[in-house]
Amino acid sequence: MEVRSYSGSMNLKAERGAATRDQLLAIATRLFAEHGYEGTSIEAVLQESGLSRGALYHHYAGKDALFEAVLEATEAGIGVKIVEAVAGITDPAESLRSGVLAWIRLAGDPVIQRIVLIDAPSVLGWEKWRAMEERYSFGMLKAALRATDAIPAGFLDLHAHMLLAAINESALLVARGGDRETAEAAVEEFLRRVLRSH
Amino acid sequence: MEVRSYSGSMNLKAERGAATRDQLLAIATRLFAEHGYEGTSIEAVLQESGLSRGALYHHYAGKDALFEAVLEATEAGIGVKIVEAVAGITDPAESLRSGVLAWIRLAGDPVIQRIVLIDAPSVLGWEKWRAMEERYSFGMLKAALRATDAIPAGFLDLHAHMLLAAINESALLVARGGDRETAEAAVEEFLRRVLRSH
DNA sequence: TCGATTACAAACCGACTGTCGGTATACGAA
DNA sequence: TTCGTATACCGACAGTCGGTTTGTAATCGA
Repeated sequence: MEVRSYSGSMNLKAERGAATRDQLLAIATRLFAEHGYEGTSIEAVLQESGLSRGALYHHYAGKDALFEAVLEATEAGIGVKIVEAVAGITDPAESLRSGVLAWIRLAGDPVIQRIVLIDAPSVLGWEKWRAMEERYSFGMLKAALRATDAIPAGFLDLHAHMLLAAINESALLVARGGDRETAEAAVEEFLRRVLRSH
Repeated sequence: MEVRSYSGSMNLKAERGAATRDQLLAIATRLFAEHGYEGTSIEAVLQESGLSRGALYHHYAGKDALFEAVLEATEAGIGVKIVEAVAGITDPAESLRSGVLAWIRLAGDPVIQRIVLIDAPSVLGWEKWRAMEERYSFGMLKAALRATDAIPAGFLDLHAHMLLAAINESALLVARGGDRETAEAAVEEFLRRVLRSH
């Protein structure tokens, strides 16, 4: 999980608060990933953290807000890693390909599978879920797709959505014991077909 | 919801039981669709049905089993309607196109959106969810896709998965206020790109 | 006719989420 | 330095929920 360095720039109180939030976030991330949203009790998070209910509810409005914070942090982490993966690649199609493959590999992480791909839509509700995807994976994919110039402007948004859904599905399949090499080859082929301009 | 005709072929006890199950199923379907799985309490289902907890737990092992039954019935209904939509179409590509468009229109139903597309994966767990999709939408799509002969055998399974995910995403977008005509055109274009062979 | 099975009822239990009054301590202005 | 305030945290408590168990009436099959 995230490591912040507050010391110096912040005062003691804010520092302690932020540290507590980070601790709760780290524990909640692990538990949500292991047992899902429903299967994780606030009780369990409290027990592992050694904090009181009051402390948790002081920092997060409720179980769903805690999940949302976990999701946000996870998505942000993914974004950073994908940006790293495509850094320095200038060709748009190649950049898209690399980013997609990087994402599939990242999705091997059970934390990402469970939290981002499975629980998020039902816990956040579709609207919030859409908004968050817009800020992260979807936004990136759409930009990359636009750069390739392979999709007519009128279809760009919808094609980006469909492509992301397709890729996420592949990521899940790989994550659940599917053969990674075959899946990656299939995704590349799929991408090629969608991008090919006639 | 389903209308069965037990009378005559069944005895009184079985008939009453089946009627009770149907009633619970109908109420649960509506509540799950309106408030989601988490937002629907067994209490609420009991209150609307006028039955006791004992009755419900006699027929369904638990809340998740109730949801699974609701999902099963919903999927079966969808299957029937899609088969109807493609009945009589001989050209594989055209059959696929019609089935896909039919599915997108069906997904305008909030019941299908919430239960099938949003809650199902997290409630059933990924494995069970996969197995059920195999029996319904995914199975149909895969067969239709194979018939078009546009996808190499080695990629058929994965491409069917990706395509279904893409279509489901479109269905959700349409359902949540997206423009239906644009979306349908985009899906057709997407399909064309994926199916195009060379 | 009569034991077995089925359908349903209702009290009950443990677990869980969220609230609330309260305490301690760092902060910032006077 | 002092002191009111905001922040961090505590722990008891209420209400809800999912699920269990015990009991009862009615039907079924032999």
